[in-house]
Amino acid sequence: MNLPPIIQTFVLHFGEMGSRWGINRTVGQIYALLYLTPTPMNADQIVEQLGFSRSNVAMGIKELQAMKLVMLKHIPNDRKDYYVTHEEIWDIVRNLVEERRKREIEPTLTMLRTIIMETPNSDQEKHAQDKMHEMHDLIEMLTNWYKDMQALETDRLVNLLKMGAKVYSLYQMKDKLQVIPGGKIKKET
Amino acid sequence: MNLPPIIQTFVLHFGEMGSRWGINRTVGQIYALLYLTPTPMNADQIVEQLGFSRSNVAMGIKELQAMKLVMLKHIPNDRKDYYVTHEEIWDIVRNLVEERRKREIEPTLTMLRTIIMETPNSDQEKHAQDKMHEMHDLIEMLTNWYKDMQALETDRLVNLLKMGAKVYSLYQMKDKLQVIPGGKIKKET
DNA sequence: CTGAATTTTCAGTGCATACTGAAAATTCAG
DNA sequence: CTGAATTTTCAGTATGCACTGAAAATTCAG
Repeated sequence: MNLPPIIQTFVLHFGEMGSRWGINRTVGQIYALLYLTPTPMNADQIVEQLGFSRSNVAMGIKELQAMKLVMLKHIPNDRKDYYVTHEEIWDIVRNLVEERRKREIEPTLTMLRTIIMETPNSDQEKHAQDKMHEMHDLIEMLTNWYKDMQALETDRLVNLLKMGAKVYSLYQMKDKLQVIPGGKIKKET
Repeated sequence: MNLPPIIQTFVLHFGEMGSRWGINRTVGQIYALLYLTPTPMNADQIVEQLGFSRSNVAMGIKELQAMKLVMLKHIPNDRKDYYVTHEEIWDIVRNLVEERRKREIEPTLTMLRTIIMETPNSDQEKHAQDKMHEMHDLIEMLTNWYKDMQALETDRLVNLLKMGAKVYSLYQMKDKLQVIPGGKIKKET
């Protein structure tokens, strides 16, 4: 590996983190490197920087493309394939969540729904079904919430997030509020 | 494995899901089984139901205890160790998020902060630092938001989540609202 | 204390998956 | 079309991690 220490630390860290997330070390490192590099990179450049075999890099890129984390970008008069990550970090977050939803959440919900349908043959099964029902509803609620949030533009989303729980005090008052032109909010006396 | 099909499907599914989350299959299955079972279970019962070796189960339980997902529970006049999961599903979610925060988010933030401090030696390093800064701020914002949410009681949290993006319309109007006794919200005309 | 019951540890084995190099397939300039 | 450049595939190997059985450690009733 032949990188400035600052970049190397980051790349290695995300390699490790990757493995905790079911993404392999190679893939994590490739992504981290592409994320930090301002210009598109080709596979040979990645090989040179990270020291994996050419084929390993090819597989890693393929996986990242499947996850839509890395996009192919051609450079005029160059036959090589170059790759880039999303520019905007929120796009990365949205994409990561969406991929996990498709690959993990949806199959889980389907499984839960199927099981909940069946008729229990014992108290044990009845209890298990109840637990699964509870889990199903929770997951569904969270994904619906996320869908809602995803629809907001980034800066609006950021505003909401920054407000945090303060938004709850507004929510609590929602039935006791009236719109007044140009006015500021006031507590009920 | 010797389980009612309903339960078996769930247990196997969470075994698979576990492996995607850096939790091994055994651990995932043990947890799923404990989650569905209304009464505390001891290691031998788990061995009998899942068919792993006794020692494998012991290690799995140890890991789950370290993650605070499973708690030891003694039964009067029985020397065996019995185990249970949290009753309330929200406690599980809170716990899962908290563990991930400690093990993954915090170390990442620390790493990012350390690197951001250093003086860049090239444009390449400067650009990398800027990207890391952006990532740092995003992660910090999200964890702060989560801390805020965590502080709410469960039913309030649920209310907020169910409202989803609708809460944003309130937020937008916050400077144009006035509290009126017993009134309903109205749009400015 | 003693020893039976129970849990924990650990070295060794097996299995799954990462990784490689070489070969095949694809792409495209000329 | 041709063949050089480039990417992709794949069978074989290496590596790490899950899993086991046996042995050690711990716990506690009597």
